[in-house]
Amino acid sequence: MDKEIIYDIRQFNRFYTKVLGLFNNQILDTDYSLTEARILFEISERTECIANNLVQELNIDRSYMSRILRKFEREGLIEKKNSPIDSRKNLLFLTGKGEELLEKINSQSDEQVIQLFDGLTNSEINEIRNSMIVIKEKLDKNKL
Amino acid sequence: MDKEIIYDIRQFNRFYTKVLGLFNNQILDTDYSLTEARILFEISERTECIANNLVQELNIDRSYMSRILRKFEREGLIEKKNSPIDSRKNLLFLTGKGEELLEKINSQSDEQVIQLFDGLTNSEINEIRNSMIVIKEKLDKNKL
DNA sequence: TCCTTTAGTTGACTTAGTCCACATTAAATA
DNA sequence: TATTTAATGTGGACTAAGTCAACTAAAGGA
Repeated sequence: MDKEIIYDIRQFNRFYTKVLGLFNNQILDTDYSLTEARILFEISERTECIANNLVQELNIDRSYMSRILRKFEREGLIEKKNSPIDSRKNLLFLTGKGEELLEKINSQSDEQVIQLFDGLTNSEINEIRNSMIVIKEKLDKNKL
Repeated sequence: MDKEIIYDIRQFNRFYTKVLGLFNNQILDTDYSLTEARILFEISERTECIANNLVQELNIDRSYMSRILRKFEREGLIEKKNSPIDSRKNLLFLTGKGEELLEKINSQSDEQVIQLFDGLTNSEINEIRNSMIVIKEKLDKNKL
């Protein structure tokens, strides 16, 4: 692989670290961290979600995940239902309160994206979008 | 801005969080964190680098930066030279040892990139690279 | 059956990052 | 020029985030 290509890719990685950092630090005015928001999101997207799925997808330590989920449960954001098929597993569900919170987070996240792209023309926005799709598809297919 | 576009962008953000997460967690077999590696990198890239530049570029708390730099100094990775023009500022320089470490980190980082792209054709790699350049240029111009 | 793997929990701990008050020096302005 | 105001960096005390190891309990084989 060519030195220059690697250089450009690493440059992009540094750049995009900053982009994501802005999103993450710009406090979503809730009391939840980005990781926590992401967990709520995944629980809502998945059917039959269990803790171990999240551990793998989000690269989070099992014990840490366990504590976050327990906190969510105490706060009434999720419910754990013991799986009838495999009693080691707990199926995770958002409660009404959890869904409400997620919706709030989602609309704030949408707003962050809008702000980042504010000022660009529609055709520029579309170029970026298409570029993102290319990157994701090719890398996804390859590894992740 | 169209709902679908926002959706795709946020999907990419989640995806790329994972990509970067893989890089960051995959321990560069040194005793330094990604943030620390990034600081060494920036000191090496910049001429007349001062702590406050890094604080702004990397979004790190001033006191935290101060401590990291002090640690680097103790470990002989950097040197601070008081600015003759503005004595509040310390100019930062890598020592030979610091440069050596950075080189090691750089070659390991290059290797990570190679592994991620391993299996893709040259034309696919180039498509990704060009997509990255598009994203960076457009967003850079716009905001960052 | 016994051994291995998977799922999850708990306690103790380390690392990372934040907040605030402070000292110096420089720059701005009355 | 005297007096604010802003920039740069430091240190103490703290909280949040993440890790490690030991454990229980259930499932899935050979």
